[in-house]
Amino acid sequence: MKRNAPARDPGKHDHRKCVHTALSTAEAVCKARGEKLTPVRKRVLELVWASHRPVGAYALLDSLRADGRSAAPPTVYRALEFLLALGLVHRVESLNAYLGCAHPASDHAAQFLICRQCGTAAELEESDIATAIDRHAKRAGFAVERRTVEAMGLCAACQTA
Amino acid sequence: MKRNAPARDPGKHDHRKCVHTALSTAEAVCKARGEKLTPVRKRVLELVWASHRPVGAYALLDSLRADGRSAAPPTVYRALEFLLALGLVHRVESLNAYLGCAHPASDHAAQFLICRQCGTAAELEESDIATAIDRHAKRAGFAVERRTVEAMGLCAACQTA
DNA sequence: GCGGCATCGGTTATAGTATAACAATACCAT
DNA sequence: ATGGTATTGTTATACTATAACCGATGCCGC
Ligand SMILES: [Zn+2]
Ligand SMILES: [Zn+2]
Ligand SMILES: [Zn+2]
Ligand SMILES: [Zn+2]
Repeated sequence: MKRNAPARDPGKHDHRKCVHTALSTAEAVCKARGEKLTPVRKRVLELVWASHRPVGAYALLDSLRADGRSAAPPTVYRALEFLLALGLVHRVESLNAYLGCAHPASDHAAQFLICRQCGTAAELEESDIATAIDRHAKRAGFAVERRTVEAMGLCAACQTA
Repeated sequence: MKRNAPARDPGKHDHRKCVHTALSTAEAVCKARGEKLTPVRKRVLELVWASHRPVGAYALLDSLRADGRSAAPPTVYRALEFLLALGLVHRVESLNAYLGCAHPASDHAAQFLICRQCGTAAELEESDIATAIDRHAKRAGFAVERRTVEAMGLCAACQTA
């Protein structure tokens, strides 16, 4: 699938700020948890934040190599594993791709709205969606630990276009 | 991950009936839609229904080969594509695996409760979960077309054990 | 019957995603 | 400096999915 549209809110948003905020927050989260945001990890996080579109692991790998760095699949998967564990990135199951977390630090249930046209993914954090799932699960005697909620469709920009 | 527990409701449920119902319904759906449930397609559906656990495409492939049939990945992926299109099976995104649909024929929003211990997946069909997602999506101007809702955790049986 | 057309499955090859296992290095604390 | 631990490098391989081409079969109209 080709993606051709802007990352998000064309013009209305200073993406450098998104990246800067994400990296700063990551530093803080790591410090708070006694973990190290090494150069590889930081660079992978920065690459994930290059857009508001989920990125595949091998695209990240190509970018690392374009940096001139020596890298193989484990390099990027290990960095992703680290970032996932700290809640700094999410994995989008339906795309086998990774996305910077828009609300890190909090232990949150995330949901995604993924545009099939432009590839942009917006993150929601609506507790009532999680609650609705948990309620029906409980009725079935099921104890929920993790939820994957991903909606595919068209974003506002792509509907008008 | 090893799976060691019974498929579902150990003892309480006649699984042959599940399979029989699924195959009968499939025949009916195909007839109604003017599609053909060929031997390969029927066998793949039967194999998907061999348990209430999502099955990987290559496990299905191995089973086809165990039948003595000549088969390669496209064989099973084509059958799955057909069955998915008719709503007779679902794909579980977080497992890259396939599961027989418990409520075929209706055009429904499906949600899954997947036990990380025994691998069993139960299918829900709760419109209020879909509604909650759609409501928040609409607020964001997003038009939902497909929803992926998968909860991971422990089923009732595995909690007591 | 025959030629065209469409559907289905077989076959080979390849693309895309992810992890195992072990070696080398960097880092920190004694 | 020495040893221990965490991180990264490296190679190999497993797992998931699709592309492309071909042959067989069946249907339809002539
Ligand atoms: Zn941005
Ligand atoms: Zn869009
Ligand atoms: Zn059953
Ligand atoms: Zn279970």
